Amino acid sequence: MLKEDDMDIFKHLNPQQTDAVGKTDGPILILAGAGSGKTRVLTCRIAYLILKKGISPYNILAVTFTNRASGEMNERLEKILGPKAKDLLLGTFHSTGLRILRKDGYHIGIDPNFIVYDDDDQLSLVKLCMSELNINEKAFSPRAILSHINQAKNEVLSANDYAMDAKDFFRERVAAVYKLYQKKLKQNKTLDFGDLICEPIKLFREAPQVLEKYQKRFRYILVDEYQDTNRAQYILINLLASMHKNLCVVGDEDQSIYGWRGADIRNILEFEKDYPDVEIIRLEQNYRSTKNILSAANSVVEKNIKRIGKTLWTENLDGELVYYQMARDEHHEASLVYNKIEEMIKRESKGSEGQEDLPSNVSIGGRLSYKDFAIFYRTNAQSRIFEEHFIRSGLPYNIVGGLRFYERKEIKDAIAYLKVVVNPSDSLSLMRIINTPPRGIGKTTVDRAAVFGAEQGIPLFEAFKLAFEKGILPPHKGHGFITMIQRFNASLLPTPDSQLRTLNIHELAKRLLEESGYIKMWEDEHTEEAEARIENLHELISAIMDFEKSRGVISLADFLDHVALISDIDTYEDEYNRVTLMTLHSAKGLEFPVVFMVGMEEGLFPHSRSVNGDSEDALEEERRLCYVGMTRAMKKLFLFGARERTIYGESRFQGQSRFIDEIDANYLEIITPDSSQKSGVWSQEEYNRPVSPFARVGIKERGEEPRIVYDEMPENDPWKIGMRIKHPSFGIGIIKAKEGIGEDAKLTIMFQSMGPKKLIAKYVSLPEA
DNA sequence: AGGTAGTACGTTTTT
DNA sequence: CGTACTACCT
Repeated sequence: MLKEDDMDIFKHLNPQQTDAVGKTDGPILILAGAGSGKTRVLTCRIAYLILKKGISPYNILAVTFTNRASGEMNERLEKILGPKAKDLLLGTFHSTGLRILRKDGYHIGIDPNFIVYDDDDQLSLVKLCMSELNINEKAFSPRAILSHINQAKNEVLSANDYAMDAKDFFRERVAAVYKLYQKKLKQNKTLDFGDLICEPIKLFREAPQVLEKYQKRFRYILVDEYQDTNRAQYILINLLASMHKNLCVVGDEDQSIYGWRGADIRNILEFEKDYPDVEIIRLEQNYRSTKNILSAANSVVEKNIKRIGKTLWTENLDGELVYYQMARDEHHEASLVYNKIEEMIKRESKGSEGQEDLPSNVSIGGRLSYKDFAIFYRTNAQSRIFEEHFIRSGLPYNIVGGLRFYERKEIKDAIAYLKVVVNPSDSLSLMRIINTPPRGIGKTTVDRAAVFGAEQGIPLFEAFKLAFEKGILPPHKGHGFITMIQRFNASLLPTPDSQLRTLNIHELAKRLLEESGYIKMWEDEHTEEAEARIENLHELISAIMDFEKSRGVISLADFLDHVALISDIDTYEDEYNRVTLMTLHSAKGLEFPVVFMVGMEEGLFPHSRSVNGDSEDALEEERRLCYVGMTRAMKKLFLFGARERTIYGESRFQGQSRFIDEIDANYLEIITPDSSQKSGVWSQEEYNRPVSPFARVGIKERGEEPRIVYDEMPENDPWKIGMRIKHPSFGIGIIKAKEGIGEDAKLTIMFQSMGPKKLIAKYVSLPEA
């Protein structure tokens, strides 16, 4: 029976949202703008199906983009539905595919104990294939080949399919590698990320009775972030939905930012074509941002040609203007961000009285603490400077992504141990650990075992075992390693006499790392670094323990699945009071009262790789990424860039991002360097000064072009690669290369008018006015 | 077999 | 600048 509380969830929905919740049958496309209450609609819809229409949770499938999103949804649903929520199938595409394959993969010859390879494993496997096929890694980058394989899987092209229209030399090679790669995956009883989508499709096509089972089960299907689905995911969903056709997809073409991963924006743009009787509902009211932020973001994304187009509006207050400032370099940028954060926290906590040195219109309302701030950047590499700065100044922060826990060497080694125990056929993982710590099994021994294994048609592990037993390999301490793994492996099976059997998996993992000598290997190093690694290994054991606690009785394989599928953003906790740092991609789906977008420079954002390409698509995607970032901000949005930035240890000048220019000047406040400041070199003191050496010059008038007045350059050596200059007769050009220093340096300059030209620096005027 | 020194190369974003 | 791989040395 419904309680009053339950019904509360259906209140406070606007008419469009109510529609989106209530129209449960038949195909429906919800075009949900940023901050339009999409998650709320989805959860309400599921609750409505269950509580109002009496649908069993077991008959509902909800697919989200990240584990974090599904976790959040699950949490909300548990509050509404209680334990019933457990019967829902709620997860990412990949976790859903994995579940299907664990259960029914055997129909197409998939071992139920398969292991999932991460991208690192994938790359190693590609390299292995290449060396077996005698393909030179210098002629063809393994990364490029892997990316082609992944792309093929995104489009559900098998190795044979790919080989069919592999016309040119490169594609021919990719086809060969792809084929061998698949063979090895199979031999190792492993699947990669792409397989988690493609193999279920294969399963459904080859075993219709299995498809029918799932079609019958999933009477209602919901897909979130539909604009980011790729061809394979699209096919999978369509197969599942084709019986009941109760498919609800939610997306926003303006937030499609995964084209590089195979996301096919046509999936959303052409949804109507696939389902002619589709109901389309638009959620255009934004509940998140101030008018100024929303208008600024809209003015950017409007520049895109390829979009359905919608008009987001809000009843929220105007709020403050979007703030833009170009710092001198990346260190200065970090310090400006730091200053802004401290300033705002101090100001808000003191209240608005007695703060005459601060403009009165900047009150955000309410108190701000560290967790209310987020810093977004285009590339992970940008986080380092902020991290260093924040450590030095003692500002609490939390970095999402980047150097992930599960990507550390020692953790990958430990995971490889676990993988081999679960699945000894995984030769790649076996090779990773077979001589770590050193057991006297070097390259020659491995090669001999590999040759023997190939002859016998058995996995590497079996080959070692047999070779030792039959004396093909000389008696060896490596033999002990093989039998140890076997002992652990046997303990996973229901063999009652094994004493290891009684252990929890975290205890088992601990024993494994101890008995194998892996922990001792680091202990013997007696360095601080090794100690940190041991620390991390202990953390891994705790992570397994936590996992056991939260999931109850689990297998080692369950934990490995978990590791393969989680990402950093999934484990991000917002309960700590810290400033959050993450990439713009990770930021999707989140919101923060105050947002800083940093690195707003041409070449960095938009990234050079999307600017140089001849297709406009990549640039439009960057623009959408900018839109995503901007619309995360609730109350205040800061944009920062740096005039000079060190990349690859080389100092570069990059102009301000075109996205700054695209923001409607009415919503933008531009801070320019103080013209009264003495020009010249920026000293170390100036970097560290608590207050910005820039001063407010003013707010742009309507229609006025944004204009930044720079200080003069340092006198010693102003010419830097990447800098724009103006030559008295050749006009504007960009410095491409430099030999020597100072005014006698030879510069290679690419002029707009006449192409590359070598010139002596002193005859070049600068900078471009 | 195993360690080390030197070099070549590369960086967007992530399930 | 940093990593990752190679070739050479012990």
